[in-house]
Amino acid sequence: MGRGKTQVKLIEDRTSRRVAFSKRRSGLHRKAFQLSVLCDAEVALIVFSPGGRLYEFANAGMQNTIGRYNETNTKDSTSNQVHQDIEKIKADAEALSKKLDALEACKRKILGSNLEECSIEELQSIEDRTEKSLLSIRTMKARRLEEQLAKLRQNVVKLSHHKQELYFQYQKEHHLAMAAAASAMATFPDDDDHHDVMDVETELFLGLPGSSRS
Amino acid sequence: MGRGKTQVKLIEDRTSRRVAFSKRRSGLHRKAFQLSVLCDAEVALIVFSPGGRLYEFANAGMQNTIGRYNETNTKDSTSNQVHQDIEKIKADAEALSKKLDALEACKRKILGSNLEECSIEELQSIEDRTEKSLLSIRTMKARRLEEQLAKLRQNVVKLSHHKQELYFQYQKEHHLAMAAAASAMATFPDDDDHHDVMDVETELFLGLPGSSRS
DNA sequence: AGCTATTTATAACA
DNA sequence: TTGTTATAAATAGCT
Repeated sequence: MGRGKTQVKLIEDRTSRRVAFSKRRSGLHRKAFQLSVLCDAEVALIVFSPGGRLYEFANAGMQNTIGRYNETNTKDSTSNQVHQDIEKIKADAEALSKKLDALEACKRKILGSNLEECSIEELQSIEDRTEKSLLSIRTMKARRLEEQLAKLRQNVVKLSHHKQELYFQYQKEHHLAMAAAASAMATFPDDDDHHDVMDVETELFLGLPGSSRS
Repeated sequence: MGRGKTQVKLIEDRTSRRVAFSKRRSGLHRKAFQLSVLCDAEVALIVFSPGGRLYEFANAGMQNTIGRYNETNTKDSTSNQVHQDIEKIKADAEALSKKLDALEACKRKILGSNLEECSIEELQSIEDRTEKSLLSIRTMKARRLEEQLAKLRQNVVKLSHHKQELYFQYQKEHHLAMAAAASAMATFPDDDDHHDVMDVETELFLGLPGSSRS
C-alpha cells in the first residue's frame, strides 16, 4: 500500500522512519480498536518509539489486561514469587512474635511476677534455677571486686614507688644543696630531720574480709 | 477494504464475527511485527478472543515490555504499594528480632550466664532483683503447698466420714446377723472381737513443719 | 480455507 | 508536521 512495495526491514532514512512510525503506529492503534469493537475482543497494545516514547491502547484497561495475561499465561514468575516472599516474611514475623511472647512470659516468671499459674513443680524448678543464678551472680560480683582490688593494689605499689623516687630525688638535691651550703658557710652545721619523710604511713591494705595481707 | 464498507460496531453474526476476528487478528499481528521491524520500535500486543483465548506478540519479550511500561507509565499504584508493604513487614520483623535478642540477653543475664560483660553496679541490681524474685517464688510455693494441704485435709475428713459410715453399716449388718444367729442357735454364745475395727489409726497428719495440729 | 471485488492503509511526494 | 495521491495491502462476502 503506497507507491512502492514495502520490504519488511529497518527503514534506513531517519526521517522516513519517523514518518512511517507515526503513520503505522496510528494505523495499528486504529486496527486494534476496530478489532476490539467489531469482534468483542480484549486488546492491549504497547508501543515504545525508538526514542522511548510510550503509546498505548487497551480497551479494557491496561492493568486489567496485563493482569489477565499474567493469570492466563504465566501462572507464576513475578507475581507469585512476590506473594510467596510476602507469605514467608509474614510467617517469620509470626514465629518471632510468638517466641517473643514466650520469652516475655518466661522472664516475668523468673522475675517473680505472674507466678499464679505455675504448678508447685514449676515453681520448684524456677526456684532452683534462680538460686543457681544468684550463686553465679555473686560469684561474678566477687570476681569483679577482686579485680578492682588487684588494680587498686597495683596503683598503691606504683604510687609507693613513685613516692620513693621522689624521696630519693629530694634527698639527692638536698645533699647537693647541703654540700653547697656546707662549702659556702661551713661554720653553720645544720642537722634537719629530712629522714622523717619516710615515716609517713603510705601502705594501704585492701581486701575481702578473711583474705590475708600480702 | 473488502466488498462492503465497514461500520465500526459489533458484528452481529457469530460466524462472520469469528471469521473477522481471525483475519483481523492475524492482520494486527502482522502490522505490529512490521512496525517493530521497519521502525525499530518495541511493540507488545495482547489479544483475548471473546472465548477467552490468548494471542500475543512482543518483539522484545512480553515481560520486558510490560516491565518497561510499568516503570515508564505508572510509577506507583500496585507495584509501589506492594513494595511499601514488603518494606513495612521487613521493618517490623527487624524490630521484633532486635527486641528478641535484647530479651534473650536479659534472660541469660538473669539466669546467671553471660555476666562477663556486666559492671559491678549492674551485677548488684541483678542480684537484688533475683533475691526479690526468689522471695516471690518461695512465697508462691508456700501458698501452693498450703492449698494442697487444705485439699488433703478435706480428703481426710471425707474419708474419715466414709469409713465411719462403712463401720456403722458393718455393725448394723453384724448385729442383724448376730441377732439372727442368736435366735437360730441361742445355745452357743459367741464373743468375737468385732469392735477392734475401730482401733486402727486412720487419722493422718499433714502440714508444714511448725504448723500446729488442728 | 481460497478467491476477488473493494475498501483501507500508507509510501512517496508536496 | 499535515495533506494528497497513486498504489500496495487488507479483508468482507462469497464459494
